[in-house]
Amino acid sequence: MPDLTLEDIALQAGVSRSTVSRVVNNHPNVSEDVRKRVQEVIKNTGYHPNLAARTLASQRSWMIGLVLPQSVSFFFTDPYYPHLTRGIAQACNKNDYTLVLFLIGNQDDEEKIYPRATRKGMLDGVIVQAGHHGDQMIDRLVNSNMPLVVAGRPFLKTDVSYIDVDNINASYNAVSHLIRLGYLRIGTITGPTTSAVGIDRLEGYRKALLERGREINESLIVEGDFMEEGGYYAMKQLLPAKPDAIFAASDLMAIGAMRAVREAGLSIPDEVAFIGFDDLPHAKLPNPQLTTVRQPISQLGFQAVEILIDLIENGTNPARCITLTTELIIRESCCSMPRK
Amino acid sequence: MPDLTLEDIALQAGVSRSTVSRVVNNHPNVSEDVRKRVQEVIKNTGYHPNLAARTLASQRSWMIGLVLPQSVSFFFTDPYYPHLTRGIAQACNKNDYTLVLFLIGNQDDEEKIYPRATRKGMLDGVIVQAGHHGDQMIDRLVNSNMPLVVAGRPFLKTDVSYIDVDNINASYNAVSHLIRLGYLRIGTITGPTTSAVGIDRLEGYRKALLERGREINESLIVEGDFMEEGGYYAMKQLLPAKPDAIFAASDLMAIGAMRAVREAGLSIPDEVAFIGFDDLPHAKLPNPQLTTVRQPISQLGFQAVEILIDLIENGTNPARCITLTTELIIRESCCSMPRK
DNA sequence: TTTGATATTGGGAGCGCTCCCAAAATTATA
DNA sequence: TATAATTTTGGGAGCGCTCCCAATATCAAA
Repeated sequence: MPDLTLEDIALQAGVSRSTVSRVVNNHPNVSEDVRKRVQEVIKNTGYHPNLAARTLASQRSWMIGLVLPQSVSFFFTDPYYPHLTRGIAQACNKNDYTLVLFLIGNQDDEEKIYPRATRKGMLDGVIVQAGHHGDQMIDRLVNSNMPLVVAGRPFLKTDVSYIDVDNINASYNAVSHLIRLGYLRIGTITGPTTSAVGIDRLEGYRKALLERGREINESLIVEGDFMEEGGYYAMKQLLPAKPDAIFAASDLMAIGAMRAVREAGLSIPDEVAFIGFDDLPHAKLPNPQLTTVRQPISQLGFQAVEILIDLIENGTNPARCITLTTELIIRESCCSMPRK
Repeated sequence: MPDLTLEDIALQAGVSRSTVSRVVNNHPNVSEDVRKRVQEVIKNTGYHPNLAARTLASQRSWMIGLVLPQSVSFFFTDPYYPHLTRGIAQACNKNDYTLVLFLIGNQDDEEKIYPRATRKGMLDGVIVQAGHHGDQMIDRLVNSNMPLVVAGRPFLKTDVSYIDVDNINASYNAVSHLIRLGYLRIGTITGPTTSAVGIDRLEGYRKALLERGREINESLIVEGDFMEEGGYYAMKQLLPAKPDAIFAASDLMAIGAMRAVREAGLSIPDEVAFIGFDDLPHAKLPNPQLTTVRQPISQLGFQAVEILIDLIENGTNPARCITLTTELIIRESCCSMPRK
């Protein structure tokens, strides 16, 4: 079947191009019988409007972009991204938007992708994953006057719209739980402190300790990279400081750290307890299963889209900022009655 | 900055719209000094061509779609998809294509997505993940005369282009390894037998056994769903048949099965050995680490794109079919000297 | 019946590009 | 120097839509 145009349909239905357009776009002011007749022809012919033409004429593409900066290498390792993507995709489907995915692997990619992601006439708006301090792409995007939503708090407080999880409270609650259970030497494996999420989760840890009059022992704080390996090596550094509980800023790091602890011949949770962060399916795999902070990742993605659509339709000022709450999921990796 | 057009640049450079177009598209037959002058203006103004207009005029969008049928629910659980997506994204970046992602969550989504994925004027071609028997979307896509590449062997042998891993040989080799090590009651947890990949991996298992004169014991074969939970429950069914080794059609199922075995008080690999399939990062997490079949997932994605581009540029006939080989990665979950 | 208001329809212009062809400029050849 | 061949440039048409405005049809009230 050759590519049909509005004009073809109009001819077959005995009306004008404009009328067909009205039917296709559900405009009012089309008489019932004409509408029926046109719909019939559309159905029989399998006509679908040409998106490029529609975009060009209306200056609206009904497409949004998801930019994952410099993170291709993590995209396939950290289940966070698939979850986020899923939420975004669901919201796109629901709202009849199409999702364009930009995975930036290196500087070259960035140069190629930036103009595509930023150009009106292709995308109506963009969601970008918050990254590290100094991340070029986010700054450029912020300055591009495209409707933009950042997933996660941007490192530099600017007046962009963003949606984030309440990381400070989340880790505050997790560490408080550990304190309540009686643990005395609570260590933490942080995310990269060049990222807002790494900083916030560390701050929650500090806050919980300080509020109970505990002092901060710097040798119980080691920086990780959110990955399993990073947790493993961070734990090796932590072991000499003899922690009796660890709050890890991701489940993956907790799993890696548990591996290190097991290798050192210590038992979990009797000698070292653990709390992770994410509550991805991974958390249920290790033995013992991981107590962790559940964050609503795919919901975050979903809402990011809804904010973005709001921005697209109602203007980008003022910036919309949303914070989602988390939940502590108690499982087996820290026990309620720690021996003393 | 207002949106610039070709005409604006032409004016500033003192040439015509056509000449600017030639410079932008690297056409020959533009004198050196004019080219320089125009490039200068483009650089200073930050001009980028409007993709919608370009697409409409040239009937080429330089965008391709990735369709993941009815698999949103797996997308975030099975690391296979992120890996595949990554390979595809890398190839897109390399070849200056833009990737559009369609995650189908339900029947409604499918109705919405189909016209978008299938319509020329938005996409130049589509990659679709092979699914289960009876999957609507694939069949519709195959019939849409869009350039199309299937990732994985389609269930029904049609004349579509596809790229797959040599599943039969892969599992044949894995099971042969188990036989060589001396295991006598080798069971398998298969993928869904409504999918080509499930069927093929089971066939490799059968072939290896038969070739060594072993008989197939149906009580040692249980169907799973590629997920951790599925492996767990499949293993519970398998336990009464007293297998001494399990070949699981995915790492995740192997991990689930190991959990069931551990719960039953049996030791790994001494009482039950394991081989998985995928060699995703997961495989290194369990204790003991998993022996598994490594398949080049992201390479598969990468090559899928290259095939698709070939199809787009050189016509869709004949269908291109490619099979990639796998590698058995020996780790700790099956021992070389099984006790007797 | 006439008039005015309202609902419905058609057609022109234009979105910003590419592509083709003809005009102009340049170079090679007789 | 005149002519032909070649390279470079400009402009028109058209891609398939949307949007606006004017034209026509329909209906209610006077």
